[in-house]
Amino acid sequence: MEPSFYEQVYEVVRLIPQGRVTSYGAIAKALGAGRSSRLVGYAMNLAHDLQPPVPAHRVVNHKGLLTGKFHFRGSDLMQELLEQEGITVENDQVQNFKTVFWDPAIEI
DNA sequence: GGCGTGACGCAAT
DNA sequence: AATTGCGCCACGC
Repeated sequence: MEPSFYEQVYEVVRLIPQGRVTSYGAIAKALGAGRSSRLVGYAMNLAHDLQPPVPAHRVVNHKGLLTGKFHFRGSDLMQELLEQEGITVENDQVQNFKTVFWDPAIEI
């Protein structure tokens, strides 16, 4: 069984340490997908019922904006989860984004 | 088997 | 400098 592209995305997302975030494009690039950042976002859409749960709240777009927050059960759930991990979120934007940014390509 | 979709990213204007 | 539009590629129907 070869893991699908999506499964690889989920695996990378699960590798994100607590208190850190990454971007869709960074994950895509780490997987060698290049510019298929959209696939990563689309994968998250299917990650809702995956097990173990995928910490999609730690994945934001390259601007640090919580673009996917609306897809969570509650639009505020994503921000609360991030703040709970020590990440400051204001106006749907991750503060100190560059500081909390975690590059999967470096870990992998 | 072919078309549309999509939680992004980037270039061009 | 900001905004708009287009491209990319795997999955679902």
